[in-house]
Amino acid sequence: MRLSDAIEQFIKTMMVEDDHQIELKRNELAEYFRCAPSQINYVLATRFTPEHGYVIESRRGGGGYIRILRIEHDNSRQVLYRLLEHIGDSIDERSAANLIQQLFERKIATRTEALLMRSAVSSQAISLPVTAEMKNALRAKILKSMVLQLVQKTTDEEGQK
Amino acid sequence: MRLSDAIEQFIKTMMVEDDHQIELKRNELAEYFRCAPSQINYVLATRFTPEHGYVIESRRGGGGYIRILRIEHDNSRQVLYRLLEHIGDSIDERSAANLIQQLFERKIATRTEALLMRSAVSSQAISLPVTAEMKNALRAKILKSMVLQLVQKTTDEEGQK
DNA sequence: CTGTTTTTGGTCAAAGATGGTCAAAGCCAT
DNA sequence: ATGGCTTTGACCATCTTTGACCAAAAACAG
Repeated sequence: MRLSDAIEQFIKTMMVEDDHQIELKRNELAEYFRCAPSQINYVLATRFTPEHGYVIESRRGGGGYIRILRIEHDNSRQVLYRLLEHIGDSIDERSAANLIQQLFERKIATRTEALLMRSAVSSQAISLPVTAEMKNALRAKILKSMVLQLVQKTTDEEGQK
Repeated sequence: MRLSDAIEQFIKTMMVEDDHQIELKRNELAEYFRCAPSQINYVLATRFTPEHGYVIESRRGGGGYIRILRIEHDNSRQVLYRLLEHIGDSIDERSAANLIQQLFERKIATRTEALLMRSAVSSQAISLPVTAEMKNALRAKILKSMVLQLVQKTTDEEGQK
């Protein structure tokens, strides 16, 4: 079996036991599998992405860690995922505003949340000396990042029930 | 647990008990935690800054002390304007996160609003092939744009009264 | 009072502890 | 052979802890 797959399985097993959330030490894990520490990053980057339903947090320095959180997909989040796909790698301000409006109308975001998102991706906020296309690409990243946050929130709320 | 975190918790617990204001002896505290006295300064510098909503006063010599105060504000607008100034034309991710945390703690932003803001200015959202300084400048613009949105909201709410 | 000593706290740079990036090399199925 | 995953390692970035040296305020001696 591939090392990456073994590490992936190992982490997933731990996740199930630890309530869909674990914290690990990169070096320890690498030691355990006798591989380069960066191998851990590779596994995380290829198998624990937001698209796979995971969010990673980490911290360097003494007492550092890598925390992996699971976000569940289910039908109630289909709208968000559809919108995420719609955003793609680039989106103009107008389209972004429309999309955010949708979130508000569907009661996925409150009025204030929608306004915050709109101001974050407004052309005023993203004023850079680059091509319009690069701005759209940046806008897409920011918007997706926020939409993913809403996905996560939805997941957390489900978990509380 | 990290020493810094332990000290941070210790201080915060004392603060709550002592009405958001405490006075301590640097050497005694260092002795208690068996660390270098300068470790105390490190904790103060990284977790009790104005950005975190604290002010430090101290005095050397016999009977010296370090006093930690939690900043109180009359109203939300005051906090928002102070933070706007603090953002300036450039801000790194960590500082931005601290600042947003304050908005949440002071009940100016809800939990979700804070998370949205944080994701909007995360380094992941702002990944561009430019210098770190340019990213910080962009982050400042986006963050100010959102904070201004909150100012607007706050103003509207007051108008309703 | 005044100068000196003692008691505190402050600064800063170095060392230590982690995690991140990226490109090159390796491996494998087509 | 070729193109795409994997794996590794050198080098980088960030956070923590410590210690030597500095500065200020109080205490004390004359």
